[in-house]
Amino acid sequence: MSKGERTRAAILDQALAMTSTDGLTGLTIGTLADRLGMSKSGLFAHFGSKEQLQAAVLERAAELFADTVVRPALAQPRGLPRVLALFENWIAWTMDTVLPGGCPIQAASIEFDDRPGPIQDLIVKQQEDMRRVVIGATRRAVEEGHLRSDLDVEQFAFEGISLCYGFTQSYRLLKNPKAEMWARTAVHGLVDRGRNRQ
Amino acid sequence: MSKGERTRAAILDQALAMTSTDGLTGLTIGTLADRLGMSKSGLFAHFGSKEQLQAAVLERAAELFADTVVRPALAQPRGLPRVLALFENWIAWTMDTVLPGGCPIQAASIEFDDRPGPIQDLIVKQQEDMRRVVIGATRRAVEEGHLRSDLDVEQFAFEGISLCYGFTQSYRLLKNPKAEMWARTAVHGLVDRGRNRQ
DNA sequence: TTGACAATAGTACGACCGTTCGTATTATTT
DNA sequence: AAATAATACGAACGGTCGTACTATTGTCAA
Repeated sequence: MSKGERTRAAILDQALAMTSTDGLTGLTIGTLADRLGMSKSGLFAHFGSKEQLQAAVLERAAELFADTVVRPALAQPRGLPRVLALFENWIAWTMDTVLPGGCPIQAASIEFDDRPGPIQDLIVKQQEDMRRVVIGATRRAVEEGHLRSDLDVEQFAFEGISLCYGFTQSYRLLKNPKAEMWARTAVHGLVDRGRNRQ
Repeated sequence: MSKGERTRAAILDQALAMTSTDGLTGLTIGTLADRLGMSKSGLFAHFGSKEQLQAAVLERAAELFADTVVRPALAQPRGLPRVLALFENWIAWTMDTVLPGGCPIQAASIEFDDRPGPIQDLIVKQQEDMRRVVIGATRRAVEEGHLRSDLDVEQFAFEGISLCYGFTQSYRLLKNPKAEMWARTAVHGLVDRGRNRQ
């Protein structure tokens, strides 16, 4: 790993933290450079434009999300355990203190839902990917016989993802101490309702 | 209504539209003034600071939300019809084209969930108000015997609100044509599960 | 050790930010 | 109609934004 790659990684780590609190637009090259003790121009040279920096931050965020939420869940046995792990890890990710300001991708998706362009395209792609992961895991649980065969997996995914999003609201903004319990209860309820009668 | 009050209202209307697409931070006095054909300083004098402008925008947004979502729902007979109307109106509000960029309060709550200050305080208050409205209507439906007496109304509100939030994601960013159906199905499912067996 | 190139710093730019000020214009009241 | 308050304007302030160029430093293979 060359020196350039190392600094680039350090930049992205710091940028990710800043983005999680200030958003992709609030992320600023000047203060980012200050916080890293380097010059604006030196930092800038790594990316070429702010937009490319934003894209890199998003990709780094998706990597982190995949490492924290998706991959550990995929390590679970297929079927219900995997679906549950997905939601549980997602809830834990929202509460994670690694990123001081919560999931940057969720913030970005509201920030950019009316600003067409390459960044919006990237966010849409990432969200669709995540949706596919949830749907895939759910469909697998149906195949395994854990969930009803007539379950609408898209509806299921919509509700599960909505709960994870709503949790952010209650936990991060409202700081409601019951938020975590509500989210877990809701997710387990969703899964239970999809179960096969036995 | 004096002239000042009239322009102030016109400013807030335009500001609300801009905020819904660009966020409270992206809202800019200069371009707002341009769009209204008036000078920066003339506009500025109406509010005294950008922060007070932001607060005024949020309050205007809450008024609009109350007029569009809450009041029509309260006009419904108490109990289940009112609860359902609340969610239906909320879904319609998200799809509304009056505000080009979706609910500004939802956007602001993610934008400011890590920026303490008077604006965050105001957003929290607004969200708590809305939560109270949902909980109140739900509790009333329990009293009327429409919903189970052992229903956890807070849990119910959390799930309903989460669904409305998740709907924004699917509808506005991902532009999924099934989003509306998913949201309606989910909300009706939530309500049905809370029903009294009869 | 030197030469080539990657990495960083330095400086400058035009544009826009929120804000202030003095002044002109328009409404409202007396 | 005169007096006063409300409203709006234009110009300017100090800052920060992203970006462009040039110069300097650091790294690492030959």
